[in-house]
Amino acid sequence: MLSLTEENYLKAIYHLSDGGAKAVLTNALAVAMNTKAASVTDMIKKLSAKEVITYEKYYGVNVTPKGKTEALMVIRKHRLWETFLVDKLGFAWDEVHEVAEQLEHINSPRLIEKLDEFLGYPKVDPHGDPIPDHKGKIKIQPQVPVDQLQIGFQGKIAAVKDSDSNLLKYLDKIGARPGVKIKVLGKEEYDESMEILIDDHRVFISKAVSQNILVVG
Amino acid sequence: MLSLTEENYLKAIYHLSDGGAKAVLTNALAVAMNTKAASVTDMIKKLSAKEVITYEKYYGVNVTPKGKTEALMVIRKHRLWETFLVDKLGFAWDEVHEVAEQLEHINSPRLIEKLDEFLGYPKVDPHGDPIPDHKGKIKIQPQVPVDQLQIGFQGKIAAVKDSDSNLLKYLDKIGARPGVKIKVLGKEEYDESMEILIDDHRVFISKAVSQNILVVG
DNA sequence: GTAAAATTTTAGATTAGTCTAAAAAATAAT
DNA sequence: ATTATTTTTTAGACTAATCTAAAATTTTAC
Ligand SMILES: [Mn+2]
Ligand SMILES: [Mn+2]
Ligand SMILES: [Mn+2]
Ligand SMILES: [Mn+2]
Repeated sequence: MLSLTEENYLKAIYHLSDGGAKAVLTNALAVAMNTKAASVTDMIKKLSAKEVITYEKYYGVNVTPKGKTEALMVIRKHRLWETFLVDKLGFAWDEVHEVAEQLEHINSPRLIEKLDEFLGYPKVDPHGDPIPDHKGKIKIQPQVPVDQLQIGFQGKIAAVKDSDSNLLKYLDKIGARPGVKIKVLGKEEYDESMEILIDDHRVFISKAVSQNILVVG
Repeated sequence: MLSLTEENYLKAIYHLSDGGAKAVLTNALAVAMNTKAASVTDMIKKLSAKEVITYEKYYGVNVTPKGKTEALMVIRKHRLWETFLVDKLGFAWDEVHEVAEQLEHINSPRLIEKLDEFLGYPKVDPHGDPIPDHKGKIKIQPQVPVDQLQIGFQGKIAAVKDSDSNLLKYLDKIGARPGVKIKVLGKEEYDESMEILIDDHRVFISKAVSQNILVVG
């Protein structure tokens, strides 16, 4: 149905739209896909023809219900493969995203169901991101990035951004993994750096880092 | 280096050339790739430019040492993935070839080494075909198709052709699996059907079947 | 050893995905 | 409310992979 390239565009649109909540503009998609606006316009016409998005000229695109399901299937595959690579093959969590970008396009419903079973039906991937089930159902709990928290906040790390290997290596070093408890001790006005407690261990993190750690109350 | 399509052509050339032993003609490749001779000519020019084959106009192509290594790496991936699907995910041996055709093009040296380790460095795939090691080394023992055997021959099934799902289901039913002992009892001149003993169980097989079972002495 | 047949290559087109440069539309500024 | 700026779309061109039809070459037949 969708080509590899079309799947990647649709996935990016889904993410940029916050799961289908808002419209996505041409330039935003061009940045996300590391391509030019003209190429994006061409592609969104194709995706629109395939009825996975709706397109209003000059006003961006929206994901259709059909498109949302398709995007969630690609995301399901991506996250199941990342889980496989870490849990079964012993990859580090910063090494899996690139490979999963390839594996997510393997087309075999039977394979992905068998893989899900083999992994024990995991609920989240190695970075804490929820894995949609075989119907595309995904459990989203409201996650807040650390840089938006008040001083004194206490909670648990839910997930971290998975696409930057160096960030993940650093997060691993300071113990910032999904499930670990976190508390905000202080915030520096000047550079928005923060002092936080990660599993009772005190660390200072820059805004670049605090934006990429997501917590739940 | 090579595109997915180029990898598929190179693999087909390698197989048709009997592991690099003989030249491959345009039409033979067109049949194998299910495409037209004109398309093959275009592609072999590209593969020739990338120095994985040598090309003499009107006289076919030969695999270079570099091309042989690249072909063996694709075959290595294909057979490791088939082994994974059967041994770890519980696929039947007739269900894996199509999926492996996709998975063989995933590009990640680390992934394939980890997978090899996870599978316990298997020597053969589910159909009995040898798996090249990480250096491309492959152990080839002279295998003979059953239809070419003399009456009275005794030996062991080494491998079976893996690309036809219905054939594999039938072979499974008559117990014709790699490792099983086999003996030729008789041969019918008219239709070249044969009477054979598979693991001491007497069966009659057509030429279409006997061609696809490979044995060692 | 020339003519017919088969094989292979070339020529010209098509589709997917991309690009640059120019035109069109929307947004911001005066 | 025009003008200027930014954003988006269109136009035209390029590469990879494919096709059909025609030309070139090799092989087979007589
Ligand atoms: Mn990822
Ligand atoms: Mn992808
Ligand atoms: Mn196979
Ligand atoms: Mn393939």
